[in-house]
Amino acid sequence: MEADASAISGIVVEPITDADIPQISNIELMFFAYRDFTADADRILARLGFGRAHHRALYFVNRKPGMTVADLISILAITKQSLSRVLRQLIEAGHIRQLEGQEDRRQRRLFPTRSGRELILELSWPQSRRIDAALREGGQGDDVTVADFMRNMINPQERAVLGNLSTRQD
Amino acid sequence: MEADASAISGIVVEPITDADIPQISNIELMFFAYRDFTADADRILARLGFGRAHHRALYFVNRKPGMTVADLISILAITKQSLSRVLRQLIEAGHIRQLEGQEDRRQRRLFPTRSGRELILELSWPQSRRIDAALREGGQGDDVTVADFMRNMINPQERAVLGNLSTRQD
DNA sequence: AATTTATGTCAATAGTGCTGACATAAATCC
DNA sequence: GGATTTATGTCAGCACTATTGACATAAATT
Repeated sequence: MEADASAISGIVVEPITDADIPQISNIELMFFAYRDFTADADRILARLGFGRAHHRALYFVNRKPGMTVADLISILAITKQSLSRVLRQLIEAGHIRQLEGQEDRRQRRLFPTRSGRELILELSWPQSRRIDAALREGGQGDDVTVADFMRNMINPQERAVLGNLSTRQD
Repeated sequence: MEADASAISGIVVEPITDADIPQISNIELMFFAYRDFTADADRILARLGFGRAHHRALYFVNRKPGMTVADLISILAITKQSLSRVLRQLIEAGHIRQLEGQEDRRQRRLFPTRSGRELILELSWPQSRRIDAALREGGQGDDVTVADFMRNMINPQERAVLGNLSTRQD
């Protein structure tokens, strides 16, 4: 069966549902959960004139102090040209320092400074709190399923739109 | 206590750990899980000359056929100027059609075409399969915890780097 | 001495987002 | 019926993040 509008004007009026794509609601939850997860840090970054790329670079340097530029490029899966600007700005801002490798003097070992450490903690705390809360909030029963977790990661006021999806509007 | 290098050159050599940020490993898992989750669709999109913005717009139009431009702007949380380029390209490619609203003729009701439906299914299947597999793969015990799930979402060959993080390299 | 490796830089391009300004048509308000 | 608001669209300029390709330097390796 096909709706009239579809036959007439070549459009599809039926929403996709989990009958089409079994994990459709989890796909959606991933999208919203990640968006709100990153939004916490984005606000702080915007204030400082940094972006997500700075966050990621600073994060991994704090996570593995002394890593080389090549290590960082490999983990972030970006090109050295993409990294260079971001890294330069972090170095200029005094959040990261490069030290010549002791064994291999071609290498630039990357270390966070005190302010770089402080900044990554400031960026990570809201994210940690959001995850922690999402793991505790719980869902239907006692234990938190993956779907519950992702739903809990989403800002409460935004959770409403989830229910409105997958309905025809015509 | 502080390492010598730190005292000398103003750097921090200790990695951040979950002693600093309790949910640090889950923050990391979120980053990698989402990156691999989106990579599935990104490859298909690149082939067609589209980006993630096209994917998201097409997705929600398929999820709620007949939604207005204002609805879409609201869900995506972007400006109409940002949406316009993406929407125009999807319309030109024949994946979305706009129909004048029946009650309110200022509105442009957005519907997927057959090809728009097919494309979103093609984009969603790999993501659905990845989530489905991650939910089934399991972790330590029988049931899949949130951390297990996110770890399972990551491409197997990339899971190795997770263990190497949070160690000094100096 | 020749080659490879680690890093850096310059230039051009693409995708996605933003703000501000302005335009049009249709709905709504008074 | 005239004024205002709403839904949409478009133009221009800018920012951030990413890409590819080309070239350069210094240090390690063969």
